[in-house]
Amino acid sequence: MEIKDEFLKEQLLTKGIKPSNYRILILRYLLEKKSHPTVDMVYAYIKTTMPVVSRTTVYNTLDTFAKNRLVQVITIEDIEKRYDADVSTHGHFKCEVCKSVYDFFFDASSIEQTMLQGFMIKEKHIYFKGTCEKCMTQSSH
Amino acid sequence: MEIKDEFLKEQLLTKGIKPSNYRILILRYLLEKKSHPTVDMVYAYIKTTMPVVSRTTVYNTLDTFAKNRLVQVITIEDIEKRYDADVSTHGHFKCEVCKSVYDFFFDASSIEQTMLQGFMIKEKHIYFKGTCEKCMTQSSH
DNA sequence: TATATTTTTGTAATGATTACAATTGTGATT
DNA sequence: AATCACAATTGTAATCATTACAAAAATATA
Repeated sequence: MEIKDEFLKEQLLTKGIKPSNYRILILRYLLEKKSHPTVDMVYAYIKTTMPVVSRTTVYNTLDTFAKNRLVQVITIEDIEKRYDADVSTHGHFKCEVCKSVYDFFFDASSIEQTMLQGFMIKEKHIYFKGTCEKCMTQSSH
Repeated sequence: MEIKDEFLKEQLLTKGIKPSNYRILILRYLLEKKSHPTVDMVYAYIKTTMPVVSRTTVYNTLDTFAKNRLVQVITIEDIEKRYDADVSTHGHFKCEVCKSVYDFFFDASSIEQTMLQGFMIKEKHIYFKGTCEKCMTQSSH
């Protein structure tokens, strides 16, 4: 299911971002793959379509998206940022074996507690680490 | 309330770490201050007592602590690791104004959900971002 | 077409972290 | 106390993701 250019342009314009070719391509990638890619993963993908792209362009584009809340930045390891086009509050699970990042959903209000009275909470991040189901079954051979 | 050297030595030995002067000093700092310091904060503190310490020693020591689960590594920003001597599962709140990191506690089991059936969860990390109470009241003048 | 503005680019700089080999310290044994 | 083995500490250099920046290219506007 290929996402229509028109939809992508609309998404960008809604956030005040001019829809350039790169921006459309990168946003489509993030929305279709949902794989929480790193900058380098995005860069590698873009190169398959537009081979002369600059790495800086990918950085700039993702920064623009993040600043305008079109994507959220996921920090699980300090050595890499990942980008998620789903900006809702949800959890991420990183498998330490295959390095995949999975989404999981839960009731965010269940974490509310009384210790942050008077605090203004802007972002909630939850991530777990361990071994995913696939790697669990494979390692048990 | 100064933590006794004997207690610190015991803590280290329990985890199989030989208690050197640096290790005792750094562990005391982490336990007494509870401020979730970065490597550079620890380095700056150690220098006040032992002025010729190498930055590498601080890195090595904190790595050793983390590998042996004497402290946990907190990744909120990708540009800095922070270290916490409280290894229980609890949340962290980082104030985007004053940069302080606060602890908060909640029922970890409330996040359990059904989407990670068959996954082995080894670590749970929760962090929020926003503005702390102190900075909220100060900015309202 | 000329002009202004934005996007894209490539290189250089930054800065936290790691690698590594040398030096120093510690503890046990003789 | 001298020797030895081993661990801890050190300082420098290398790594690597990210950022800064200024030039070039593309796009929109008049």
